[in-house]
Amino acid sequence: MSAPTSTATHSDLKPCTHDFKVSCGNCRLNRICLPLALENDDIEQLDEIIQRSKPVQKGQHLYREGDEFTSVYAVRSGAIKAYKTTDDGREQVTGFYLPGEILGMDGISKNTHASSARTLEQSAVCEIPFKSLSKLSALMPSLQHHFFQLMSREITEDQILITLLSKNSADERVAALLVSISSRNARRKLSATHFRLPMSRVDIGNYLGLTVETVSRVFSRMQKLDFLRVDNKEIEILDMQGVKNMANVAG
Amino acid sequence: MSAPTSTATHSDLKPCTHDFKVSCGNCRLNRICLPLALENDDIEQLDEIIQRSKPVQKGQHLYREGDEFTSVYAVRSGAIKAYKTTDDGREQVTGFYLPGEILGMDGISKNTHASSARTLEQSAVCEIPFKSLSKLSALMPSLQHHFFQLMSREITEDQILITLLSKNSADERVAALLVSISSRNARRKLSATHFRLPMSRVDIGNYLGLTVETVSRVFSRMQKLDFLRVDNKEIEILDMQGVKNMANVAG
DNA sequence: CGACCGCTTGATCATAATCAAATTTTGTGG
DNA sequence: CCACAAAATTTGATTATGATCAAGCGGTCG
Repeated sequence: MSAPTSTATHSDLKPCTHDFKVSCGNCRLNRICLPLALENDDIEQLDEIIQRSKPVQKGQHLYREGDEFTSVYAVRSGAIKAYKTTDDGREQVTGFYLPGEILGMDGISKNTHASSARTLEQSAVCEIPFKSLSKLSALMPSLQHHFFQLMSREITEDQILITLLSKNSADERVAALLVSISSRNARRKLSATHFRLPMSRVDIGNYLGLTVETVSRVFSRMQKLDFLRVDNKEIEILDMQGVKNMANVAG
Repeated sequence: MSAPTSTATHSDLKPCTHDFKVSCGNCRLNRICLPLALENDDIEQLDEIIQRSKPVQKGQHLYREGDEFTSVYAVRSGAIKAYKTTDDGREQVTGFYLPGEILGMDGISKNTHASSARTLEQSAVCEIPFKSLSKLSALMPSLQHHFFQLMSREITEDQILITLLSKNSADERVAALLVSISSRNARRKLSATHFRLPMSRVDIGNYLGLTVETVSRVFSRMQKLDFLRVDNKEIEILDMQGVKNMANVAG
């Protein structure tokens, strides 16, 4: 065991900070993260270019819109929100990133980060210098392919969000987010039905194109329907099928 | 001159069909398309893997959601819309692709196309087999980098659409689309102020998360303000600054 | 302890959806 | 080329969803 798993469904515990420099080969996320497609020898090469950070405090930026792009980041623990600032100073949350997920790829296009990223709670991240990753990719076809796939997945996920924003009601949007977080937790072998939301209601609304008030009302409605038990950020899904029906989208 | 340019601002002419097998080296789009970053020798290698199609009739599919992913496509002439079909059978337009632009990259993630693509008018496309492109990328760092950049640009453009859908009014969304098309025309050395929209009002609404009626009303409003002259699909921008102010977004 | 922050709930309002119908454009066959 | 049918677009009237405005609650931190 190299990472915190005890009472994982109640994640109000402080993230475990020991052993944060675990290598990719020993990281419990290596079946869902960047090393996914790699053999042992290749993982070691990847290991060498990756920089592991100390735990990052809540509210810290990994990068800001406009910063020079040098690296992409893998989330090891905690949670990160990515957001853009609109011309009139408002914020648009473009994604939430959970352990095993990669962010920062939007910076490749202009060699400048197109969005900002900040931690929603204490987090650990792996920094992957993009130049090294590119070079390694040219030598390791499976790494190149996997990185193409990661970028492509980012595109398809953005398209799902586009569709959600364009076609779905407030109820459907919030339900879809809950289903998404639930299944991403399941992928990490955590509870699909009982978890703590790392983001605020404001961030949820911002991500889903809704106001805080509307998000709050949807949570209330879902509780009245006995789909959920909500205790602030702690969520228990009582009727998964109900929530999925409400979401009315695949996933 | 290898491609049709005469009276380019009045694109109600039939697309020119001669010389449709022009090589990348001679293609007038090669400064904005995939060969962008390549030297002459390298362009020749790229040329060899690219399959050029005969003109494709209006309404034909390049690929459908769920089809096996084998290639990405570069638009040579005409216009393509990409769209997803939602679970309840409705359509979400995820992008419009004009000459020099690349589509299909969302298929890499699952080796299956995540969206469908059909021509909005008679079009010519270059098909680029992805396996060949990957292999070539491993040998040509600048091609690999440029392809990473293209995928990254797709991500940033999706994020711009997400923000538009989430934060902006109907007026702002339509204005932003006009500004986008205008600047993409300018990039191809066509008129920024006088052009023909290749897509229907339904498609516009679908893309922007609005109904046809709303799109139509916005066009009427913009005409009343003397920002535009609209004659069906023919658009003349009379007050570019006015339209940009209305769009209220960068671009 | 009090100020502040995040969340919830209620009342009212505005924007764009929906419903309905007229009008223009496009496509087809004679 | 015209006539007609079908499709696309526009305009108007009404409605619904979620935004905005307003207030209150509970927890936290200085």
